[in-house]
Amino acid sequence: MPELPEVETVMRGVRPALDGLTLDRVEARRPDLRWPLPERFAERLTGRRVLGLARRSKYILIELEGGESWLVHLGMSGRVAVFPRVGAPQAERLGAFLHAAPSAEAAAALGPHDHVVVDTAAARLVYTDARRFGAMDLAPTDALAEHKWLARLGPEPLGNGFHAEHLAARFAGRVASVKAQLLDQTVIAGLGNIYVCEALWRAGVSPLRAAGAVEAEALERLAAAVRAVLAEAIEAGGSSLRDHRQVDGELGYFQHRFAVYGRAGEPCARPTCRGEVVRVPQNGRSSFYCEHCQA
DNA sequence: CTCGTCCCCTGGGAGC
DNA sequence: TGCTCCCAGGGGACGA
Repeated sequence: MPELPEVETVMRGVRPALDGLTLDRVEARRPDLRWPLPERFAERLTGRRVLGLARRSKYILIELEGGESWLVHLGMSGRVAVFPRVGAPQAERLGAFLHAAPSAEAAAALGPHDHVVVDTAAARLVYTDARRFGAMDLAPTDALAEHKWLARLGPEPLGNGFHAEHLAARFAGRVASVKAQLLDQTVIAGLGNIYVCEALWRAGVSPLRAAGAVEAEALERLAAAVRAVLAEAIEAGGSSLRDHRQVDGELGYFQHRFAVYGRAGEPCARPTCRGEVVRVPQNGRSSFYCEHCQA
């Protein structure tokens, strides 16, 4: 499911339920997700106060009092639901979505894929992940940048370290496709199949092009397109296909604005283009693009 | 190194 | 209705 905009949406959504609050109760309902949870996972979280939340690439980083941080990756199907504790002292901070959320009592009915449950004074948080490609870890906050999940990540696409010159430097001499390079998290952090397809369409660049052969002008368009599509998707609360929900259960709506992703056989969205969106397998996943206006 | 392939897991939709 | 097959937003382990 989740690429950068969906993870950002989830991080922003859980922030009022966690930030500054103590993790009163933590339950891991199985010992592993994609990998084993860290040693004494629930005990190390329980009783800790949350000092802040951030996102790096597709990881949510939750800084805890006591020197450790909690890393969360949603994999393909991971979700977090926030159920406000109606009437609890801290619940009013969640007021913005109280109206849409089921009660904390309803949240007590856990399903087979609800793997981690956290209670604070404001809410109950439930991590659900049917495919269990998600992952969690605990690591010293002062060494987070060296964590194996984070150490080799490329720049944040919405930060100052990402620009056309960065793409040019990383693409130089690469024979792999521009699609594969954009999916490489060491080149640029946080993109997945959807937003790569959308950005390439906006830039008018074929996903099949060798990365090293994309001219500088096209890289300028591509860098701008990556930033724009991510910013718009965050604004829309992400894209809801199967699994993604905002933490209050509401759907993101950026999927309605896809130009190519999942639209094989439909006419190209560019008004002056007579082309048709095609789907081609590439590196084991589907690429969607318009052969007419993406060269 | 770099690149491509396969795999982890479960569920949903299409087609028969 | 029910079966089978294919596909899915990620990313790590391999081998060429």
